[in-house]
Amino acid sequence: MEFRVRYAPSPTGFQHIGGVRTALFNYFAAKSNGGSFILRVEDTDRERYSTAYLDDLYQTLTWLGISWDEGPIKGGPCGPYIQSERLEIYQKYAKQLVDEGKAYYCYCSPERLEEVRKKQEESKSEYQGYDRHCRSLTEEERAEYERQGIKPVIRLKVPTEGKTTFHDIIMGDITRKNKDVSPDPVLLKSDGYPTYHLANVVDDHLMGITHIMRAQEWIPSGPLHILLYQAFGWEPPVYCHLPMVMGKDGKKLSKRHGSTSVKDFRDKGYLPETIINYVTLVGWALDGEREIFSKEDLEKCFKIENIHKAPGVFDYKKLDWFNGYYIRQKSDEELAQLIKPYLESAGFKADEEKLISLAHAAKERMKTLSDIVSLSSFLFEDVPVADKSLYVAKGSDDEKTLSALKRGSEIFISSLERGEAEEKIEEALLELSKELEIKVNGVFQPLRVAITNSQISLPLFDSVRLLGMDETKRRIKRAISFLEEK
RNA sequence: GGUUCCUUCGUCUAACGGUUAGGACGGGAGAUUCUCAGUCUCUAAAUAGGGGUUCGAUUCCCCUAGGAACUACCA
Repeated sequence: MEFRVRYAPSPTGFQHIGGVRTALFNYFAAKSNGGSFILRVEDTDRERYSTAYLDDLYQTLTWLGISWDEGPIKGGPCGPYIQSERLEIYQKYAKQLVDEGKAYYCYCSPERLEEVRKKQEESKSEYQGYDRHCRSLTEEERAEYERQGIKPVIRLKVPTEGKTTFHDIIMGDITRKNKDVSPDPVLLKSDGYPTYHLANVVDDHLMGITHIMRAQEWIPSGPLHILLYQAFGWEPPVYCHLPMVMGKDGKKLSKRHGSTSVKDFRDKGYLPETIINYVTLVGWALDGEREIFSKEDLEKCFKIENIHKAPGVFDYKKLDWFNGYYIRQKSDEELAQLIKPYLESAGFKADEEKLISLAHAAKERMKTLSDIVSLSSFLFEDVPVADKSLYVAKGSDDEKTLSALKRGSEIFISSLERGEAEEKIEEALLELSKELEIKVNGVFQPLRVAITNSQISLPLFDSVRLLGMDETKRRIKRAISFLEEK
């Protein structure tokens, strides 16, 4: 049997970590099983829908390099893959259930439903949900409502007796008493749009989905979906409920935990490799040892059996570590292209050659691509350090610092102009430090602060190379006269 | 409240019922280099609690505790 899975997001928000993780698991399961990955847009919530979110969905998947075998834009044999373009299908199937006595029209107003809900809350009733008022309407009552022009919804007749069980590959059997299943949920809304439950079941069946991999938050509606499959007389697919991604406090990951949309991470300068690798590792492991996986690796070795049961906490620190790792893996040329837009948006301009040597110097110091801005700002803005004590290294003093800067810069600059090797210059500066009876850093620090306007910087030789000799000399001269001031 | 699910270092996780319970991030210590990073070495850190089953339980069963999700004409 062919292995067919789908990712079926609702464009009611930007793609977030949880959603993307579901997409990734589906995609990798499809690839490693030689199956198909289908993308389906569940845009039945017209209130929250926005094309910006739909664009974000396509952009995010494209950025990650996740392509779909069937779906919007690309097409396929089971299209259309956008639910708002399939309305007649759902309406037809909903009517079919009504005709067969498995569903019914409901004319209750939102106000009445609200009232029912309020009463249940007040009476602290065990029973929650719709009171099935319209389930037993007579033909006359129905005709009367129709005459009033009330647009009905269609609700499923959920059995009140018995229980429903479904099997989940990672969770095992999950059983729920029918009386505890959502009481007669809406299948078709009064605006003619289907609800998630109807559209989902109908499409999964029509599109030949064999495995449903979705977040564990859907477990409670599992039995309901089984009941729907039974009502239609269809064979349900295999279920696989994925553990959820949580924030530090153990609650469902949300904005208050920090960035959660992939767009945010992309903007900050996280690489797609990072997102793919780390996100897959929340709730999945190959053998517990290996942790570095490329997309291509996962397309081969991802196994559904290795998915964990328990929810996992999203660790921003570990994400940073992965990002730093993948940045270090880039060639200088690749990294130069990646940092370019960040410099540009900071108003920093650099030619290709400079970008490459900047990438080289900064590579090991970056956690995100946006770090390049603070790392390189000394090249583009000149804000001298105005606190003399910051020029003084540990174990040195004002006087020694000044002479270290004067004599050190002389050695430094003349050697550089003679084109001497870095090691030789370092040696010469080491000599000077011995003579002044301070540590090497007592010589390097004043130079560093003078040249890079900061105590923390890229390596000095790299900094000078990037800055240029003229500017370097100017800044040193300025620092010397600043330190000479009383 | 009701229903369902979950439980190994702080976090992500590994361990056909038999291991000194392993790895990674983060933490701590040290080495290296001009600072910061990076790299290398070392280190602390866990089977939620209680009962069973078994020669032997992280692993199987039960109870307790804790946590989570769901409970819409949202998905």
